Amino acid sequence: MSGRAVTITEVARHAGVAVSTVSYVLSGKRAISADTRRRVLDSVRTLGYHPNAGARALASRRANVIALVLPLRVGMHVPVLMQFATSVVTAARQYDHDVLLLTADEGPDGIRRAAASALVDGLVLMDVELHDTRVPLLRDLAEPSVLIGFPADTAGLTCVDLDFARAGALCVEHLAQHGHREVALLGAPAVVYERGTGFASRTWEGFTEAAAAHGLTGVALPCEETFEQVAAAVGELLDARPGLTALVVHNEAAVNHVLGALRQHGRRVPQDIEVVAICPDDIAERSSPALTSVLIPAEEVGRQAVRLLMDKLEGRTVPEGTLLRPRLTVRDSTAASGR
Amino acid sequence: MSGRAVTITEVARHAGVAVSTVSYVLSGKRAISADTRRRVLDSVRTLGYHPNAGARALASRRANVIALVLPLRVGMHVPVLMQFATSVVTAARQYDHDVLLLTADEGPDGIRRAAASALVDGLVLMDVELHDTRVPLLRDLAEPSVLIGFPADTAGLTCVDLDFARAGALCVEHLAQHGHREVALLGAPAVVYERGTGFASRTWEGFTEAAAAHGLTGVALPCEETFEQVAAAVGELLDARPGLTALVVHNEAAVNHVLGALRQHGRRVPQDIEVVAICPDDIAERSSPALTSVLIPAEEVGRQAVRLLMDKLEGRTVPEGTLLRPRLTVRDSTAASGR
DNA sequence: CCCCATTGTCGAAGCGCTTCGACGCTCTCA
DNA sequence: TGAGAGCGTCGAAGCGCTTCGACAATGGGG
Repeated sequence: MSGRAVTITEVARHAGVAVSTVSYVLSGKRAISADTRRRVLDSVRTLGYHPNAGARALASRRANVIALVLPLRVGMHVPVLMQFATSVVTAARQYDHDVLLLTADEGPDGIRRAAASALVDGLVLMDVELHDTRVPLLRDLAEPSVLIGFPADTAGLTCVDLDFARAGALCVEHLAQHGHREVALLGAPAVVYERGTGFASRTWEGFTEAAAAHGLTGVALPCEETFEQVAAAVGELLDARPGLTALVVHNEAAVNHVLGALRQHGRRVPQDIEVVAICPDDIAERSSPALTSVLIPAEEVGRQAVRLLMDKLEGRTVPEGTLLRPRLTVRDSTAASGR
Repeated sequence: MSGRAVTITEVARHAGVAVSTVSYVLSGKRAISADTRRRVLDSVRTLGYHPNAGARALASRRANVIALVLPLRVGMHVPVLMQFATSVVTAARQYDHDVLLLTADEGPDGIRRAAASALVDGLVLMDVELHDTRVPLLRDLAEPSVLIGFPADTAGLTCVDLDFARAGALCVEHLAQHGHREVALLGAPAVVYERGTGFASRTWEGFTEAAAAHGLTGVALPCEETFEQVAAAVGELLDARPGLTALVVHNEAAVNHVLGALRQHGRRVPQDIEVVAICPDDIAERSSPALTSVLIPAEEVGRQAVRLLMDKLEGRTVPEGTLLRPRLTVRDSTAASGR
């Protein structure tokens, strides 16, 4: 039971210097002689001093905390969100910031409250919709923010994301190289498209355009997430398009159901049909066969988001949009090179 | 762009009262006449006042923030963690607290830092191991804490969790009622047991003891999470135990692979073999067939953890261990009533 | 050799809030 | 009718930190 906490005053007394000197040693905002610095740091260590966060925030007008706003909605793949979240926390710590977790139940009010009370210095928002209700709020907030994902109108905002259009195209190109002439995209559940979730639509568009550009027949379909529905959809698709030889799956929750359904319909992967997924690596590796995939670089997205936010906090100007280049990893599900 | 934030002084001036009066209206810690209260609240509303969190924390020695410590380790099922996390946030908000997210990369130092700097008033820890390195730290921290999960020695701690032993037993009892004589448990990956994760072991024990108590032959096995490994394990199990007619699966990531493997081995569920899972409802419902399951009541666990923490913050004494009763939901995978 | 710039340190003034003690009222009851 | 008990409000003293201006002490250039 550590009694009352050690204050900067006690450190100053112990080191035989003024309180302000201790503060300057710790912040490095003024030159301090090597000797004094050493004495102060020794005292800090022996007393086990930790600056009081509230006092620091009050005096410096900086909380050293950023908010991570993650609404949890239907159709989002949770593990990916979690990867974003942890990478945001890790990156924030590297800038000596902590992360406050805000969820959807409070709605925009929660954001406003956290910002207005100076609880946080800035915000990172995840799972952004094309027409997100939080966006107008962000625009008239004094605190800077960064969005993971792109809304329809990015004017005045800062957004980061994987270049999903490119990702969709990349899958098509890979399949085109393998000689396929007819390909299909199994995407997110219909509700996700209806809601206007940017990354789903952009993948769809990237897929469609690339298919056209490479002279392939490409069909894109939403894809639900129960085994039954997936199996039915896959069955219909195989019946309707006998020439179909390759599949792009952009739905983490359904990807294993798709493989199960193909198995059930007697199609071997990759011999009868090749499959490319857009999903985290662990899912791709854990599937059977292991899936050629474009991964969501969650760790990098989170890191970039924090970096951009820190830049804004320092008053630097940052680009409105930052798109990360997708990379495709070839695994067993498209192992047959050429056909 | 809201300029500088509104302070309590401005509210006081606007309402024509003293600063302390505004404070008392807002905290309710002293009686205030109905008239004054109304005037103050009006001013608060028209000026859009939000108390400065840092100043409040400094003066009241209460940050109104709790830490949520979630190490992310191999073998943990992420969506469940996320459910815990959101329910903790929601519950905390109901007590007017916010949630600071702490992850593993800083290790115990992160916990110590957040506590010592008065960033947080208390802690909720998730994913607790039997011999968790964070536990000794918690014992000599001035700040109260609550663990989600039980370490080996709970003395001086406060722990909440689903009663996993009971959950394991419940599955066995359900299967016993259905007339099964030989049952198996497919559990977590081996590494989880080796690490000494309490809930996995306790389910295992509950399963084993209940099987013995009901005179069933019960075998328990770890279960990896790639389709290949699961399929192999299931195959061996079916070969080794021809009399096996029921399965308990306690592994969210593997549960669909298990169903896939049974399908592959020509076993129909529930006609040839019945399956009970311990997993979130959404997974159980999304499987084919829908699985009879004992769900992890993540929402309730999170809520209880916060409630206990708030009780401790108020100085109330709370029980060392709180075990939540599991409930079994019957679905299609054990629909055949009796055999 | 003197002046001025630089370096290192200090003291004090807040930052915006909570909380304590004080004080003037208005009632109540003897 | 006067003492005592609330009730409602105020002023002021911090909470622990950052930061600004001041000021010795030192050193370099004219």
